[in-house]
Amino acid sequence: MVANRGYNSTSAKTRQRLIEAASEILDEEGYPAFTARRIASRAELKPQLVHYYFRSMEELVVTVFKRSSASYFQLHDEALSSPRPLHALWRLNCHIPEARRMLEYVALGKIYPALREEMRASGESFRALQIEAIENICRQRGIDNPPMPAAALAAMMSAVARSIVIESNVAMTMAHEELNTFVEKTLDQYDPS
Amino acid sequence: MVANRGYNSTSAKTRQRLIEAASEILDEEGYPAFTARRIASRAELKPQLVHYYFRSMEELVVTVFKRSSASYFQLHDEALSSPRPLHALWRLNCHIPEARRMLEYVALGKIYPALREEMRASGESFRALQIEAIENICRQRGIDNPPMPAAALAAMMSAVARSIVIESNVAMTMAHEELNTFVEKTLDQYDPS
DNA sequence: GCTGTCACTTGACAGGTGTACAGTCGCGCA
DNA sequence: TGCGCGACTGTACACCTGTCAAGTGACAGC
Repeated sequence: MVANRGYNSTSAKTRQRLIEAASEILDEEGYPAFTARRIASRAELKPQLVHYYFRSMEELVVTVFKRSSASYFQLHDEALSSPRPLHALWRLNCHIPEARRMLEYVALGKIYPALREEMRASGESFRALQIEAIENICRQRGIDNPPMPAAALAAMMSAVARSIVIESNVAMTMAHEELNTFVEKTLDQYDPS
Repeated sequence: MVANRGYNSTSAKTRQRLIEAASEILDEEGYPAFTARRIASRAELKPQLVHYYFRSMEELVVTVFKRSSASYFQLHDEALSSPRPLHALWRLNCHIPEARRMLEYVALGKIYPALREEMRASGESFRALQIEAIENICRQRGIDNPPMPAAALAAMMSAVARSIVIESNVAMTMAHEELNTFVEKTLDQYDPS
């Protein structure tokens, strides 16, 4: 008889290994390699275990995304609590592995609706935190006429970092340096050294 | 005997139909639907014709990309020749179907190296044209201290537009309006109405 | 009328995909 | 000692993927 099919034992060691392997696959080989068999093989487990611990690939990808998101939250929080929060945030945004992983999720989001919803939710909450942080900085340092609204700055930082990663993926580098310099100069107006 | 396999008859009507169908599939259903069978079925042709006219899916996707690229070049050129070139370019960048299609190519680029190379080449040439256009505007209007270097402005416009499209794909809209307003205000400094 | 060429069709291959279900093993508890 | 249950395995399904080889039919040129 088939029993519980371990969907609930969220802490089982094997389950964790699968999540870990899935995450590594995504980082190292990208979304096309995100398949039950590849992931299981990376974890040195039988492919059927994927569907023993997860109802579907969609449930797996959402689980993996949530884990990424949680660990990113830590880094994000540290950045915003550092002495120059915006520069730290910018460095985090540009951190290639994280940014690249997000691109893979974008591709997988085309296939799995539940992942899109998860991305929306987490994306909006990160953005809200950033906007709040920027507004706090302005208030604390008495910046009354910032170069741009807090929301625009937060969104621009993500946009620029993401774009640099996308273009690097196709070996495009033209104008990246200038763009990076411009962003850093802008941040200097909030976050002087 | 197998003959030429139509690889060279680049103008054949059937071949054009395949290219057209592939392009529509990409726009309407995204990269996961970019398969020989779906494309042929959309063109109401037998799937094997795809490999009669194209050596491989990679050759097809590169061909389709080049066509997109060429038609985009026209729009791009018109924008840069208009009375307010940067606003026109910005509107073009934000044009959702074009921007969304580019995202699909990014996903396909993970699979097809030749597509990546094509994207790099065309991406760099568009960027070079934009930088040149911005520098011309500065020269003509006597803008000696622009808010940012021409290269940074060109790259930022792409980055922001692309990012808005990515986020819209997952139904994220927070801060988009503010970002759009900021970009337009920046462009006003180059391109007054 | 024969031949060759071009456009296309028929049929198939090997490999990959997500997913399901019944069976087995081992360990804790009665 | 036996039972139950959770963890895992074996086997299989239906479907989809890119790609290929051979054959068919029409038409042009000799």
